[in-house]
Amino acid sequence: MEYTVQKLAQLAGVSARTLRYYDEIDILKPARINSSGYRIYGQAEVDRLQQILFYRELGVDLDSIKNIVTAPSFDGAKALKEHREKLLEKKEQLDILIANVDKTIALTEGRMKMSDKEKFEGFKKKMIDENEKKYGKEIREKYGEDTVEKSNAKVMNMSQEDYEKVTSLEKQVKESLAQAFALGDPASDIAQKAAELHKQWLCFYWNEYSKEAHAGLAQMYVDDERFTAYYDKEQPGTAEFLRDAIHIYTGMKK
Amino acid sequence: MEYTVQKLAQLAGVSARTLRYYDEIDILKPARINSSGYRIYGQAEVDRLQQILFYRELGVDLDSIKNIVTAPSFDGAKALKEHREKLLEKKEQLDILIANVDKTIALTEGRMKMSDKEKFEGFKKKMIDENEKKYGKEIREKYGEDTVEKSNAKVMNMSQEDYEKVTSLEKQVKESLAQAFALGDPASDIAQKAAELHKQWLCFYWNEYSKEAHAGLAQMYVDDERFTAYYDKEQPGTAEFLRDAIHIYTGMKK
DNA sequence: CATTGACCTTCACGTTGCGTAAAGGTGTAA
DNA sequence: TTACACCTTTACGCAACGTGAAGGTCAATG
Repeated sequence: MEYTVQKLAQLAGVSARTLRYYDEIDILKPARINSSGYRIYGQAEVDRLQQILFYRELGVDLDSIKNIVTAPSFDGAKALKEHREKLLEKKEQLDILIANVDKTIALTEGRMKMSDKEKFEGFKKKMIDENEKKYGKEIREKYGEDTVEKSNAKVMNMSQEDYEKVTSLEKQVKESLAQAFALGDPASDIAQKAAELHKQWLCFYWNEYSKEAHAGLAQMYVDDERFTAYYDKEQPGTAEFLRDAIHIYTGMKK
Repeated sequence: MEYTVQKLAQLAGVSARTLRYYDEIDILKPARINSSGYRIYGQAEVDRLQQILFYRELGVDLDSIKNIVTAPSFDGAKALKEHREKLLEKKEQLDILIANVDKTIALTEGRMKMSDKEKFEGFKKKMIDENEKKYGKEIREKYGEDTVEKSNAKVMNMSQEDYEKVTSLEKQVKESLAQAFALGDPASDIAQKAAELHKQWLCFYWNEYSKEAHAGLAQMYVDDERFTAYYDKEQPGTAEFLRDAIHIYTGMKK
Protein backbone atom coordinates (compact mmCIF):
# COMPACT_ATOMS: atom_id res chain seq x y z
CA MET A 1 0.00 0.00 0.00
CA GLU A 2 1.29 3.45 -0.93
CA TYR A 3 0.25 6.84 0.39
CA THR A 4 0.56 10.48 -0.60
CA VAL A 5 1.05 13.07 2.14
CA GLN A 6 -2.63 13.76 2.59
CA LYS A 7 -3.54 10.08 2.73
CA LEU A 8 -0.89 9.26 5.28
CA ALA A 9 -1.76 12.37 7.25
CA GLN A 10 -5.40 11.34 7.44
CA LEU A 11 -4.47 7.79 8.35
CA ALA A 12 -2.25 8.88 11.20
CA GLY A 13 -4.28 11.85 12.33
CA VAL A 14 -1.65 14.51 11.72
CA SER A 15 -1.45 17.37 9.22
CA ALA A 16 0.24 17.20 5.83
CA ARG A 17 2.43 20.09 6.96
CA THR A 18 3.66 17.96 9.83
CA LEU A 19 4.75 15.23 7.42
CA ARG A 20 6.57 17.76 5.23
CA TYR A 21 8.22 19.13 8.35
CA TYR A 22 9.29 15.64 9.43
CA ASP A 23 10.74 15.20 5.96
CA GLU A 24 12.55 18.53 6.25
CA ILE A 25 14.17 17.69 9.58
CA ASP A 26 15.10 14.19 8.40
CA ILE A 27 12.95 12.39 10.87
CA LEU A 28 10.66 10.69 8.34
CA LYS A 29 11.59 10.66 4.65
CA PRO A 30 9.15 9.37 2.01
CA ALA A 31 9.97 6.03 0.42
CA ARG A 32 10.33 7.74 -2.95
CA ILE A 33 9.43 10.82 -4.96
CA ASN A 34 7.30 10.16 -8.05
CA SER A 35 7.76 11.77 -11.49
CA SER A 36 5.63 14.79 -10.50
CA GLY A 37 7.64 15.41 -7.35
CA TYR A 38 4.98 13.97 -5.03
CA ARG A 39 6.05 12.32 -1.79
CA ILE A 40 5.14 8.63 -1.76
CA TYR A 41 5.16 6.72 1.54
CA GLY A 42 5.21 2.94 1.96
CA GLN A 43 4.53 0.50 4.77
CA ALA A 44 7.92 1.03 6.44
CA GLU A 45 7.18 4.76 6.68
CA VAL A 46 3.76 4.12 8.19
CA ASP A 47 5.39 1.96 10.83
CA ARG A 48 8.03 4.52 11.55
CA LEU A 49 5.46 7.27 11.85
CA GLN A 50 3.61 5.20 14.44
CA GLN A 51 6.77 5.01 16.49
CA ILE A 52 7.34 8.74 16.19
CA LEU A 53 3.79 9.54 17.26
CA PHE A 54 4.08 7.11 20.12
CA TYR A 55 7.00 9.00 21.64
CA ARG A 56 5.44 12.32 20.74
CA GLU A 57 2.39 11.42 22.83
CA LEU A 58 4.72 11.01 25.76
CA GLY A 59 5.98 14.56 25.27
CA VAL A 60 9.41 13.68 23.92
CA ASP A 61 10.89 16.41 21.67
CA LEU A 62 11.51 15.62 18.02
CA ASP A 63 15.27 15.79 18.33
CA SER A 64 15.28 13.04 20.93
CA ILE A 65 12.77 11.04 18.91
CA LYS A 66 15.12 11.31 15.98
CA ASN A 67 17.86 9.64 18.00
CA ILE A 68 15.53 6.93 19.18
CA VAL A 69 14.05 6.00 15.82
CA THR A 70 17.10 6.49 13.57
CA ALA A 71 19.80 4.73 15.61
CA PRO A 72 18.69 1.10 15.88
CA SER A 73 21.03 0.53 18.83
CA PHE A 74 19.62 3.49 20.77
CA ASP A 75 18.13 2.57 24.13
CA GLY A 76 14.55 3.79 24.08
CA ALA A 77 13.96 2.89 27.73
CA LYS A 78 16.93 4.93 28.87
CA ALA A 79 15.77 7.88 26.78
CA LEU A 80 12.36 7.64 28.41
CA LYS A 81 13.92 7.71 31.86
CA GLU A 82 15.87 10.84 31.03
CA HIS A 83 12.70 12.31 29.63
CA ARG A 84 10.94 11.47 32.87
CA GLU A 85 13.54 13.43 34.83
CA LYS A 86 12.97 16.48 32.66
CA LEU A 87 9.23 16.22 33.17
CA LEU A 88 9.69 15.97 36.93
CA GLU A 89 11.83 19.10 36.94
CA LYS A 90 9.20 20.97 35.00
CA LYS A 91 6.57 19.75 37.42
CA GLU A 92 8.54 20.99 40.43
CA GLN A 93 9.00 24.37 38.81
CA LEU A 94 5.27 24.53 38.17
CA ASP A 95 4.42 23.50 41.71
CA ILE A 96 6.57 26.30 43.10
CA LEU A 97 5.01 28.80 40.72
CA ILE A 98 1.50 27.74 41.63
CA ALA A 99 2.24 27.88 45.35
CA ASN A 100 3.67 31.39 44.98
CA VAL A 101 0.74 32.57 42.92
CA ASP A 102 -1.66 31.06 45.46
CA LYS A 103 -0.01 32.79 48.34
CA THR A 104 0.21 36.09 46.54
CA ILE A 105 -3.51 35.86 45.84
CA ALA A 106 -4.22 34.99 49.46
CA LEU A 107 -2.07 37.89 50.54
CA THR A 108 -3.92 40.31 48.29
CA GLU A 109 -7.26 39.00 49.47
CA GLY A 110 -6.14 39.16 53.06
CA ARG A 111 -5.33 42.82 52.56
CA MET A 112 -8.60 43.38 50.79
CA LYS A 113 -10.47 41.92 53.70
CA MET A 114 -8.59 44.17 56.06
CA SER A 115 -9.33 47.06 53.81
CA ASP A 116 -13.02 46.22 53.79
CA LYS A 117 -12.86 45.73 57.48
CA GLU A 118 -11.44 49.18 57.91
CA LYS A 119 -14.15 50.65 55.73
CA PHE A 120 -16.75 49.25 58.05
CA GLU A 121 -14.83 49.94 61.18
CA GLY A 122 -16.85 53.01 62.07
CA PHE A 123 -20.04 51.16 61.40
CA LYS A 124 -18.93 48.17 63.41
CA LYS A 125 -17.79 50.32 66.31
CA LYS A 126 -21.20 51.82 66.49
CA MET A 127 -22.75 48.39 66.37
CA ILE A 128 -20.46 47.10 69.04
CA ASP A 129 -21.07 50.09 71.20
CA GLU A 130 -24.78 49.57 70.90
CA ASN A 131 -24.48 45.90 71.47
CA GLU A 132 -22.23 46.43 74.42
CA LYS A 133 -24.84 48.46 76.06
CA LYS A 134 -27.27 45.62 75.56
CA TYR A 135 -25.23 42.47 75.90
CA GLY A 136 -21.92 43.42 77.50
CA LYS A 137 -18.37 42.40 76.81
CA GLU A 138 -18.66 38.98 75.24
CA ILE A 139 -20.14 40.39 72.08
CA ARG A 140 -16.97 42.35 71.40
CA GLU A 141 -15.04 39.11 71.19
CA LYS A 142 -17.54 37.91 68.64
CA TYR A 143 -17.02 40.84 66.31
CA GLY A 144 -13.58 41.96 67.49
CA GLU A 145 -10.29 42.24 65.67
CA ASP A 146 -8.98 38.89 66.72
CA THR A 147 -11.76 36.93 65.07
CA VAL A 148 -11.37 38.68 61.77
CA GLU A 149 -7.62 38.27 61.84
CA LYS A 150 -7.97 34.60 62.59
CA SER A 151 -10.35 34.06 59.73
CA ASN A 152 -7.82 35.72 57.49
CA ALA A 153 -5.20 33.30 58.70
CA LYS A 154 -7.57 30.44 58.00
CA VAL A 155 -8.00 31.66 54.46
CA MET A 156 -4.26 31.49 54.07
CA ASN A 157 -4.11 27.97 55.46
CA MET A 158 -1.71 28.69 58.26
CA SER A 159 -1.15 26.78 61.42
CA GLN A 160 -1.90 28.50 64.70
CA GLU A 161 1.78 28.63 65.50
CA ASP A 162 2.63 30.20 62.16
CA TYR A 163 -0.17 32.63 62.63
CA GLU A 164 1.31 33.84 65.89
CA LYS A 165 4.76 34.21 64.41
CA VAL A 166 3.51 36.08 61.40
CA THR A 167 1.38 38.39 63.51
CA SER A 168 4.32 39.13 65.74
CA LEU A 169 6.51 39.86 62.73
CA GLU A 170 3.87 42.13 61.26
CA LYS A 171 3.79 44.08 64.52
CA GLN A 172 7.57 44.35 64.57
CA VAL A 173 7.61 45.57 60.98
CA LYS A 174 5.06 48.23 61.82
CA GLU A 175 6.94 49.39 64.89
CA SER A 176 10.38 49.62 63.35
CA LEU A 177 8.86 51.19 60.26
CA ALA A 178 7.20 53.90 62.37
CA GLN A 179 10.49 54.63 64.14
CA ALA A 180 12.41 54.74 60.88
CA PHE A 181 9.83 56.95 59.24
CA ALA A 182 10.28 59.48 62.06
CA LEU A 183 14.00 59.63 61.24
CA GLY A 184 13.16 60.04 57.56
CA ASP A 185 16.00 58.00 56.06
CA PRO A 186 15.13 54.74 54.28
CA ALA A 187 18.82 53.82 54.29
CA SER A 188 19.08 54.06 58.08
CA ASP A 189 19.79 51.00 60.19
CA ILE A 190 16.33 50.92 61.64
CA ALA A 191 14.68 51.23 58.21
CA GLN A 192 16.84 48.40 56.93
CA LYS A 193 15.86 46.35 59.93
CA ALA A 194 12.23 46.95 58.98
CA ALA A 195 12.98 45.73 55.46
CA GLU A 196 14.68 42.62 56.87
CA LEU A 197 11.68 41.92 59.11
CA HIS A 198 9.42 42.45 56.14
CA LYS A 199 11.39 39.85 54.23
CA GLN A 200 10.99 37.36 57.08
CA TRP A 201 7.31 38.12 57.19
CA LEU A 202 7.06 37.62 53.44
CA CYS A 203 8.80 34.26 53.61
CA PHE A 204 5.72 32.96 55.41
CA TYR A 205 3.78 33.60 52.23
CA TRP A 206 6.22 32.70 49.49
CA ASN A 207 8.00 29.44 48.91
CA GLU A 208 10.90 31.02 47.12
CA TYR A 209 12.29 34.42 47.96
CA SER A 210 13.87 36.56 45.29
CA LYS A 211 15.11 40.13 45.51
CA GLU A 212 13.27 41.01 42.33
CA ALA A 213 9.94 39.78 43.59
CA HIS A 214 10.43 41.46 46.97
CA ALA A 215 11.24 44.77 45.28
CA GLY A 216 8.27 44.26 42.96
CA LEU A 217 5.91 43.70 45.87
CA ALA A 218 7.26 46.82 47.58
CA GLN A 219 6.45 48.73 44.43
CA MET A 220 2.97 47.26 44.49
CA TYR A 221 2.49 48.76 47.96
CA VAL A 222 2.73 52.16 46.29
CA ASP A 223 0.83 51.34 43.09
CA ASP A 224 -2.09 49.47 44.59
CA GLU A 225 -4.25 51.70 46.71
CA ARG A 226 -5.45 48.84 48.86
CA PHE A 227 -1.92 48.29 50.09
CA THR A 228 -1.14 51.99 50.28
CA ALA A 229 -4.19 52.54 52.46
CA TYR A 230 -3.07 49.81 54.82
CA TYR A 231 0.43 51.18 55.36
CA ASP A 232 -0.44 54.86 55.23
CA LYS A 233 -3.18 54.55 57.82
CA GLU A 234 -1.11 55.92 60.72
CA GLN A 235 1.30 58.05 58.74
CA PRO A 236 0.75 59.01 55.11
CA GLY A 237 3.88 58.30 53.07
CA THR A 238 4.76 55.15 54.98
CA ALA A 239 4.08 52.83 52.02
CA GLU A 240 6.45 54.81 49.85
CA PHE A 241 9.01 54.89 52.63
CA LEU A 242 8.81 51.13 53.07
CA ARG A 243 9.21 50.65 49.32
CA ASP A 244 12.35 52.83 49.31
CA ALA A 245 13.79 50.94 52.27
CA ILE A 246 13.13 47.59 50.59
CA HIS A 247 14.57 48.78 47.30
CA ILE A 248 17.75 49.73 49.12
CA TYR A 249 17.67 46.49 51.09
CA THR A 250 17.38 44.41 47.92
CA GLY A 251 20.05 46.51 46.19
CA MET A 252 17.63 47.79 43.56
CA LYS A 253 18.38 51.46 44.22
CA LYS A 254 21.15 53.56 45.63
CA MET B 1 18.27 59.53 39.20
CA GLU B 2 18.57 58.67 35.52
CA TYR B 3 19.75 55.46 33.92
CA THR B 4 20.94 54.25 30.54
CA VAL B 5 19.96 50.77 29.39
CA GLN B 6 23.02 49.09 30.82
CA LYS B 7 22.71 50.83 34.19
CA LEU B 8 19.07 49.96 34.59
CA ALA B 9 19.70 46.44 33.37
CA GLN B 10 22.39 45.94 36.00
CA LEU B 11 20.21 47.48 38.67
CA ALA B 12 17.30 45.20 37.93
CA GLY B 13 19.28 42.10 37.05
CA VAL B 14 18.10 41.75 33.47
CA SER B 15 19.91 42.14 30.15
CA ALA B 16 20.02 45.32 28.08
CA ARG B 17 18.44 43.34 25.27
CA THR B 18 15.48 42.64 27.50
CA LEU B 19 14.95 46.35 28.09
CA ARG B 20 15.15 47.09 24.37
CA TYR B 21 12.68 44.30 23.78
CA TYR B 22 10.30 45.71 26.41
CA ASP B 23 10.61 49.05 24.64
CA GLU B 24 9.87 47.38 21.30
CA ILE B 25 6.72 45.65 22.52
CA ASP B 26 5.54 48.82 24.31
CA ILE B 27 5.68 47.36 27.74
CA LEU B 28 8.32 49.72 29.14
CA LYS B 29 9.30 52.86 27.22
CA PRO B 30 12.23 55.04 28.33
CA ALA B 31 11.35 58.39 29.90
CA ARG B 32 13.09 60.16 27.03
CA ILE B 33 15.65 59.75 24.26
CA ASN B 34 18.72 61.99 24.51
CA SER B 35 20.38 63.86 21.63
CA SER B 36 22.50 60.84 20.70
CA GLY B 37 19.52 58.55 20.55
CA TYR B 38 20.28 56.87 23.89
CA ARG B 39 17.40 55.54 25.98
CA ILE B 40 17.15 57.37 29.31
CA TYR B 41 15.05 55.87 32.12
CA GLY B 42 13.80 57.68 35.21
CA GLN B 43 12.37 56.70 38.58
CA ALA B 44 8.90 55.94 37.24
CA GLU B 45 10.40 53.46 34.76
CA VAL B 46 12.39 51.76 37.51
CA ASP B 47 9.19 51.34 39.48
CA ARG B 48 7.33 50.00 36.52
CA LEU B 49 10.10 47.55 35.73
CA GLN B 50 9.86 46.23 39.28
CA GLN B 51 6.20 45.55 38.74
CA ILE B 52 6.88 43.82 35.45
CA LEU B 53 9.56 41.60 36.96
CA PHE B 54 7.31 40.81 39.87
CA TYR B 55 4.65 39.32 37.61
CA ARG B 56 7.28 37.71 35.40
CA GLU B 57 8.59 35.79 38.41
CA LEU B 58 5.13 34.35 38.79
CA GLY B 59 5.25 33.03 35.22
CA VAL B 60 2.80 35.50 33.70
CA ASP B 61 3.38 36.10 29.97
CA LEU B 62 4.40 39.55 28.79
CA ASP B 63 1.17 40.19 26.96
CA SER B 64 -0.84 39.72 30.15
CA ILE B 65 1.67 41.77 32.12
CA LYS B 66 1.16 44.53 29.59
CA ASN B 67 -2.53 44.60 30.40
CA ILE B 68 -1.88 44.61 34.10
CA VAL B 69 0.69 47.39 34.17
CA THR B 70 -0.65 49.66 31.41
CA ALA B 71 -4.34 49.77 32.31
CA PRO B 72 -4.52 51.35 35.77
CA SER B 73 -8.03 49.98 36.26
CA PHE B 74 -6.99 46.43 35.42
CA ASP B 75 -7.60 43.95 38.21
CA GLY B 76 -4.25 42.36 38.97
CA ALA B 77 -5.75 39.88 41.43
CA LYS B 78 -8.23 38.62 38.86
CA ALA B 79 -5.47 38.25 36.28
CA LEU B 80 -3.46 36.24 38.78
CA LYS B 81 -6.41 33.94 39.37
CA GLU B 82 -6.80 33.31 35.65
CA HIS B 83 -3.09 32.71 35.46
CA ARG B 84 -3.40 30.21 38.27
CA GLU B 85 -5.99 28.29 36.27
CA LYS B 86 -3.65 28.06 33.32
CA LEU B 87 -0.85 26.83 35.53
CA LEU B 88 -3.12 24.18 37.02
CA GLU B 89 -4.08 22.95 33.57
CA LYS B 90 -0.46 22.68 32.61
CA LYS B 91 0.24 20.79 35.80
CA GLU B 92 -2.52 18.29 35.11
CA GLN B 93 -1.22 17.71 31.60
CA LEU B 94 2.23 17.15 33.03
CA ASP B 95 0.95 14.75 35.67
CA ILE B 96 -0.76 12.66 33.02
CA LEU B 97 2.36 12.65 30.89
CA ILE B 98 4.57 11.62 33.79
CA ALA B 99 2.18 8.85 34.80
CA ASN B 100 2.10 7.52 31.25
CA VAL B 101 5.87 7.65 30.93
CA ASP B 102 6.23 5.93 34.29
CA LYS B 103 3.92 3.15 33.31
CA THR B 104 5.50 2.70 29.92
CA ILE B 105 8.88 2.40 31.61
CA ALA B 106 7.49 -0.09 34.10
CA LEU B 107 5.94 -2.00 31.23
CA THR B 108 9.24 -2.14 29.36
CA GLU B 109 11.11 -3.17 32.47
CA GLY B 110 8.50 -5.74 33.27
CA ARG B 111 9.08 -7.25 29.86
CA MET B 112 12.81 -7.02 30.32
CA LYS B 113 12.57 -8.86 33.58
CA MET B 114 10.46 -11.52 31.95
CA SER B 115 12.91 -11.66 29.15
CA ASP B 116 15.79 -12.05 31.57
CA LYS B 117 13.77 -14.57 33.47
CA GLU B 118 13.33 -16.61 30.35
CA LYS B 119 17.01 -16.43 29.64
CA PHE B 120 17.74 -17.97 32.98
CA GLU B 121 14.83 -20.33 32.94
CA GLY B 122 16.95 -23.31 32.04
CA PHE B 123 19.44 -22.45 34.73
CA LYS B 124 16.76 -21.92 37.33
CA LYS B 125 15.05 -25.17 36.47
CA LYS B 126 18.27 -27.04 37.08
CA MET B 127 18.70 -25.23 40.37
CA ILE B 128 15.17 -25.96 41.45
CA ASP B 129 15.48 -29.57 40.46
CA GLU B 130 18.64 -29.89 42.49
CA ASN B 131 17.14 -28.05 45.40
CA GLU B 132 14.04 -30.12 45.22
CA LYS B 133 16.04 -33.25 45.65
CA LYS B 134 17.63 -31.73 48.72
CA TYR B 135 14.92 -29.63 50.33
CA GLY B 136 11.61 -30.67 48.81
CA LYS B 137 8.66 -28.69 47.54
CA GLU B 138 8.77 -25.55 49.63
CA ILE B 139 11.85 -24.33 47.88
CA ARG B 140 9.97 -24.20 44.61
CA GLU B 141 7.59 -21.70 46.09
CA LYS B 142 10.56 -19.64 47.05
CA TYR B 143 11.96 -19.45 43.54
CA GLY B 144 8.83 -20.28 41.58
CA GLU B 145 7.05 -18.39 38.84
CA ASP B 146 4.45 -16.83 41.04
CA THR B 147 6.95 -14.98 43.19
CA VAL B 148 8.71 -13.47 40.23
CA GLU B 149 5.44 -12.47 38.66
CA LYS B 150 4.29 -10.88 41.87
CA SER B 151 7.49 -8.92 42.26
CA ASN B 152 6.96 -7.62 38.76
CA ALA B 153 3.53 -6.49 39.76
CA LYS B 154 4.98 -4.82 42.83
CA VAL B 155 7.36 -2.90 40.63
CA MET B 156 4.40 -1.63 38.71
CA ASN B 157 2.61 -0.60 41.91
CA MET B 158 -0.50 -2.59 41.30
CA SER B 159 -3.01 -3.79 43.79
CA GLN B 160 -3.46 -7.54 44.17
CA GLU B 161 -6.88 -7.32 42.58
CA ASP B 162 -5.57 -5.40 39.59
CA TYR B 163 -2.77 -7.88 39.30
CA GLU B 164 -5.20 -10.74 38.96
CA LYS B 165 -7.29 -8.91 36.40
CA VAL B 166 -4.31 -7.97 34.32
CA THR B 167 -2.87 -11.46 34.42
CA SER B 168 -6.20 -12.88 33.32
CA LEU B 169 -6.39 -10.36 30.48
CA GLU B 170 -2.86 -11.20 29.41
CA LYS B 171 -3.78 -14.85 29.23
CA GLN B 172 -6.92 -14.10 27.22
CA VAL B 173 -4.91 -11.97 24.81
CA LYS B 174 -2.45 -14.79 24.31
CA GLU B 175 -5.16 -17.36 23.76
CA SER B 176 -7.22 -15.43 21.28
CA LEU B 177 -4.06 -14.30 19.57
CA ALA B 178 -2.91 -17.89 19.11
CA GLN B 179 -6.30 -18.85 17.67
CA ALA B 180 -6.35 -15.88 15.32
CA PHE B 181 -2.80 -16.53 14.19
CA ALA B 182 -3.80 -20.04 13.16
CA LEU B 183 -6.48 -18.55 10.90
CA GLY B 184 -3.92 -16.12 9.50
CA ASP B 185 -6.17 -13.06 9.10
CA PRO B 186 -5.47 -10.02 11.34
CA ALA B 187 -8.84 -8.58 10.29
CA SER B 188 -10.79 -11.60 11.50
CA ASP B 189 -13.22 -11.34 14.39
CA ILE B 190 -11.03 -13.32 16.72
CA ALA B 191 -7.95 -11.23 15.87
CA GLN B 192 -9.91 -8.05 16.49
CA LYS B 193 -11.08 -9.50 19.78
CA ALA B 194 -7.44 -10.01 20.69
CA ALA B 195 -6.74 -6.38 19.84
CA GLU B 196 -9.67 -5.28 22.00
CA LEU B 197 -8.42 -7.40 24.90
CA HIS B 198 -4.98 -5.95 24.39
CA LYS B 199 -6.45 -2.48 24.67
CA GLN B 200 -8.16 -3.40 27.92
CA TRP B 201 -4.91 -4.84 29.19
CA LEU B 202 -3.07 -1.70 28.17
CA CYS B 203 -5.52 0.51 30.01
CA PHE B 204 -4.18 -0.93 33.24
CA TYR B 205 -0.87 0.69 32.39
CA TRP B 206 -1.84 3.96 30.80
CA ASN B 207 -3.95 6.74 32.24
CA GLU B 208 -5.10 7.97 28.88
CA TYR B 209 -5.71 5.73 25.92
CA SER B 210 -5.18 7.02 22.40
CA LYS B 211 -5.35 5.12 19.13
CA GLU B 212 -2.05 6.65 18.03
CA ALA B 213 -0.20 5.50 21.11
CA HIS B 214 -1.76 2.04 20.96
CA ALA B 215 -0.73 1.67 17.31
CA GLY B 216 2.72 3.00 18.18
CA LEU B 217 3.15 0.45 20.95
CA ALA B 218 2.08 -2.30 18.59
CA GLN B 219 4.78 -1.15 16.21
CA MET B 220 7.26 -1.25 19.07
CA TYR B 221 6.42 -4.91 19.52
CA VAL B 222 7.94 -5.51 16.11
CA ASP B 223 10.83 -3.04 16.35
CA ASP B 224 12.04 -3.88 19.85
CA GLU B 225 13.46 -7.38 20.04
CA ARG B 226 12.64 -7.71 23.72
CA PHE B 227 8.95 -7.47 22.92
CA THR B 228 9.24 -9.51 19.75
CA ALA B 229 10.91 -12.31 21.69
CA TYR B 230 8.09 -12.32 24.20
CA TYR B 231 5.30 -12.61 21.66
CA ASP B 232 7.11 -14.83 19.19
CA LYS B 233 8.08 -17.38 21.81
CA GLU B 234 5.35 -19.89 20.92
CA GLN B 235 4.86 -18.92 17.30
CA PRO B 236 7.33 -16.79 15.33
CA GLY B 237 5.48 -13.99 13.53
CA THR B 238 2.97 -13.46 16.33
CA ALA B 239 4.30 -10.01 17.25
CA GLU B 240 3.90 -8.84 13.69
CA PHE B 241 0.45 -10.40 13.51
CA LEU B 242 -0.61 -8.63 16.70
CA ARG B 243 0.69 -5.35 15.35
CA ASP B 244 -1.33 -5.76 12.16
CA ALA B 245 -4.45 -6.63 14.11
CA ILE B 246 -4.03 -3.58 16.36
CA HIS B 247 -3.35 -1.32 13.41
CA ILE B 248 -6.62 -2.47 11.87
CA TYR B 249 -8.38 -2.19 15.23
CA THR B 250 -7.20 1.39 15.69
CA GLY B 251 -8.05 2.24 12.09
CA MET B 252 -4.45 2.97 11.21
CA LYS B 253 -4.36 0.57 8.29
CA LYS B 254 -6.85 -1.01 5.89
C1' DC C 1 -10.62 19.80 -25.36
C1' DA C 2 -10.76 23.11 -21.91
C1' DT C 3 -12.14 23.92 -17.46
C1' DT C 4 -12.96 22.88 -12.67
C1' DG C 5 -11.67 21.37 -8.24
C1' DA C 6 -8.89 18.73 -5.41
C1' DC C 7 -4.68 17.47 -4.93
C1' DC C 8 0.56 18.33 -4.89
C1' DT C 9 5.01 21.31 -4.67
C1' DT C 10 8.32 25.00 -2.61
C1' DC C 11 9.02 29.27 -0.30
C1' DA C 12 8.38 32.11 3.63
C1' DC C 13 6.41 34.62 7.51
C1' DG C 14 4.33 34.26 12.39
C1' DT C 15 4.28 32.34 16.97
C1' DT C 16 7.49 33.60 22.59
C1' DG C 17 11.18 35.99 24.86
C1' DC C 18 14.81 37.09 24.34
C1' DG C 19 20.55 35.59 23.01
C1' DT C 20 23.86 36.72 19.98
C1' DA C 21 26.40 38.73 16.49
C1' DA C 22 27.16 42.56 12.91
C1' DA C 23 27.92 47.20 11.46
C1' DG C 24 28.29 51.59 12.87
C1' DG C 25 27.89 56.05 15.98
C1' DT C 26 29.15 58.36 20.86
C1' DG C 27 31.70 59.61 25.18
C1' DT C 28 35.69 60.01 27.81
C1' DA C 29 40.25 59.34 29.44
C1' DA C 30 45.20 58.81 28.27
C1' DT D 1 44.34 60.77 18.27
C1' DT D 2 43.40 56.64 19.61
C1' DA D 3 41.61 53.17 22.46
C1' DC D 4 37.85 51.29 24.83
C1' DA D 5 33.45 51.05 26.65
C1' DC D 6 29.29 52.44 25.81
C1' DC D 7 25.14 53.19 22.67
C1' DT D 8 22.11 52.40 18.30
C1' DT D 9 19.33 49.44 14.69
C1' DT D 10 18.85 45.22 12.00
C1' DA D 11 18.22 40.61 11.84
C1' DC D 12 18.85 35.53 12.34
C1' DG D 13 18.08 31.65 15.65
C1' DC D 14 15.32 28.45 19.01
C1' DA D 15 10.36 24.43 18.55
C1' DA D 16 7.01 22.57 16.00
C1' DC D 17 4.44 23.45 13.15
C1' DG D 18 -0.11 26.84 11.13
C1' DT D 19 -1.24 29.47 7.51
C1' DG D 20 -1.28 31.60 3.31
C1' DA D 21 0.81 32.43 -1.57
C1' DA D 22 2.12 31.15 -6.14
C1' DG D 23 2.23 27.68 -9.20
C1' DG D 24 2.18 22.59 -11.19
C1' DT D 25 -0.66 17.85 -11.59
C1' DC D 26 -4.55 14.69 -11.97
C1' DA D 27 -9.11 12.93 -12.80
C1' DA D 28 -13.67 13.95 -14.02
C1' DT D 29 -16.96 16.78 -16.35
C1' DG D 30 -19.40 20.19 -19.77
